[in-house]
Amino acid sequence: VSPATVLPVAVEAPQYTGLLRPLSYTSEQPLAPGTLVHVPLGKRRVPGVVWRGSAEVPENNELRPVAAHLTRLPPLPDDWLALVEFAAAYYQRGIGELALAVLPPELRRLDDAGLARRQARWAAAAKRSARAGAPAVLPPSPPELLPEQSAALARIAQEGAGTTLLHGVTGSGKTEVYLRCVERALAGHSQAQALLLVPEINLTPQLEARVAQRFPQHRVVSLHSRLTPPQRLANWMAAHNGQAQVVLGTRLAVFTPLPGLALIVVDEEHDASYKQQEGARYSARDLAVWRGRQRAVPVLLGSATPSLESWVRAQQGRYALATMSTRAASPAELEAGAASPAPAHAGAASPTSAQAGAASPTPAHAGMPRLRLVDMLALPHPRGQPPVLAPALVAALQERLARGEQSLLLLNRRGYAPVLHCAACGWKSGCPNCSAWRVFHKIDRSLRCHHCGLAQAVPRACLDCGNLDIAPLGRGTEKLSEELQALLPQARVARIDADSTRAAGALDAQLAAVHAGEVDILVGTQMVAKGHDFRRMTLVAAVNPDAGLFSSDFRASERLFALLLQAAGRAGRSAAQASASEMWIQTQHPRHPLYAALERHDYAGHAQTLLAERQAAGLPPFSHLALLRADAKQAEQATAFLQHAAELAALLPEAAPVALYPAVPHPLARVANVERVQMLVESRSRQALQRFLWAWLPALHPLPRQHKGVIRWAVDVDPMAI
DNA sequence: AGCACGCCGACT
DNA sequence: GTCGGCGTGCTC
Repeated sequence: VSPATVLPVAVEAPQYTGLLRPLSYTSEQPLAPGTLVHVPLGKRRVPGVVWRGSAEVPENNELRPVAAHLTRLPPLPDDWLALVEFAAAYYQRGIGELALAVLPPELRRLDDAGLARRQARWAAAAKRSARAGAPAVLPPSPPELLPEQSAALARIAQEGAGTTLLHGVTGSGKTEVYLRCVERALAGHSQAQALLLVPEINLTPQLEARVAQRFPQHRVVSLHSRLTPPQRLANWMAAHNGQAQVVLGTRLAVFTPLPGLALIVVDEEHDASYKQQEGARYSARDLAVWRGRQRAVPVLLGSATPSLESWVRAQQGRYALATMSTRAASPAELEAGAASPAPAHAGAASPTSAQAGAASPTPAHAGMPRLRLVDMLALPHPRGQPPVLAPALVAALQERLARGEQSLLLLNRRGYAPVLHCAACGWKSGCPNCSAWRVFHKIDRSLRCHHCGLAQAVPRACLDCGNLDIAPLGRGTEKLSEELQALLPQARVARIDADSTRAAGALDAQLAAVHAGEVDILVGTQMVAKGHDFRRMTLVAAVNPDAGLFSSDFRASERLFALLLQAAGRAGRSAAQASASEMWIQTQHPRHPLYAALERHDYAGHAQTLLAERQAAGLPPFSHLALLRADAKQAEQATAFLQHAAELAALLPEAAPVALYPAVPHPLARVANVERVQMLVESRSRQALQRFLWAWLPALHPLPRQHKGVIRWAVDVDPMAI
């Protein structure tokens, strides 16, 4: 019997088990770090990864042998192990939990034989396409660069392996800059690979098509959670073994093993989707920057409205800054867009004359749409309520309709009405399981909770008093579409939101209808404000954006500004239309500084205002936050757990540079009958916060036993909201 | 999380 | 007399 080696193995076990470090197993043969294995854990058999470093051998504990290992999978490289190790440490999760969560789910199930069958299938497919002959597609000659694009590329090249923030207004041609960087990176050496991150799955097919067209001689793969498990494994494997040169994906793609990594691009780097909100709560954008440093490759962060975190770093000189402030349809964009020519404008499209106290026209700005702020309180409202749409906006919509142009109405609330209300007794359609209203969906006459999913038929009469006169309060996209159709019967109105796009392929079909000109007015939630390039759209209106002005969420204002500026970018993407394009804002606070900055298209000025507020309040990026969250049957139980945790913290010397705030209910206090309470931890120093969490959290693992009713607890490092 | 073990109510 | 409720505890 050969002497067995002892291996560290990161196993798939959830965080609250306390099994944070790799466990130790024996193996007859030495297995390289990064090898996928199956090991016995208790009565189960779980997947794991042979880890790096030496095994920690527990005292008086018999080690068990590794059950099986995958020989067909090249071991995960050391830099991948280091990335997972860093992320697990930084975000306070188990190494094995994170490692297995970011690998393709198929790998968990497949054994050597199964993997061999897959590989044979991939090889056969590759052979077939090779026999079909490489399509004689020559790479298209890249479009000529605008001066600002050239300058940005020079700045990025000068920065070398560092991080560059590319601040470019919508329509300034950021994508072309990305493509040139990819081109440059791939030209560096034959094994080179580029990683492109995008915030939403919806945006990958568009970009993938454009990238594939630009690099016909290279293999481009995408990685996101909508792929089928076999597709995802195949694409991941192509990246892992170096066959794919360009990997395009959502946040999970930041964990792709890439032997030839030469460039990382993070598009729309400010987007909140980069922060994983469940399980290991990592920020793919921040990890991308870390990974760029680790591998000494350039990282490009692109946005029209950078996150304040990135903006400050650029101001401090920690990131290079490249700016593109001119909006001009580059040849690439014309090429990429629909073949339809821009409709001719009927004469001098005179701006809608502002009706009494309504719109205030401003001069066009660098090819950006003209902003029109409508003071909803100044409008006459005969029935005690301001109208849904200001008459001036309706007139502007009618003009677009007459000219055959498209309009977009944004309303960030799906469903028909956010709540049903009984005028007689005051009953409202609350969710019995959550601290939230159930939304009225007229389409199937249901009351649906958007948090726990509870759906019931709308009652005929008030459940409390029997009154028949129960009415919807407020307005969602369903109702807005209906009202719009009534106001403009001749318009073809379409609605795009999470409800209308639930079915597979529905979003693509609906977008195609818009692009084909089968839609005059599109009503949608924020999901249509991002990225989509609507060529014939010359009007975008935010129907009711004020909620973001006074939210308790400290990032709400930053997000609203980004959303509105981005939405404005949907209008008049082609230069020919830009002059006639308008962004309308219906507001009750027309003098709010956020709208004033929007009117000037002044990102930098608005950022400065927000940063001053953040500094005064001690909020990021001037401080670093973590949230300790506890879920329990009763709020008091969760609070008691958090208070106990705070008492333990007070005993630690590492707590000195850290502030702990009192436990408070989560903004959405109850979901599916679970009460959620959280405690904010804040420090000026990221390092001090990390050191504190490292000292503190291990001491919390035994606590739930003393606190009945506590279902789970978790820490969220760098939370998006508090 | 799984999956045990473990000690108290309504059934063949 | 058993089947089974989910409380408590462990997993190299």
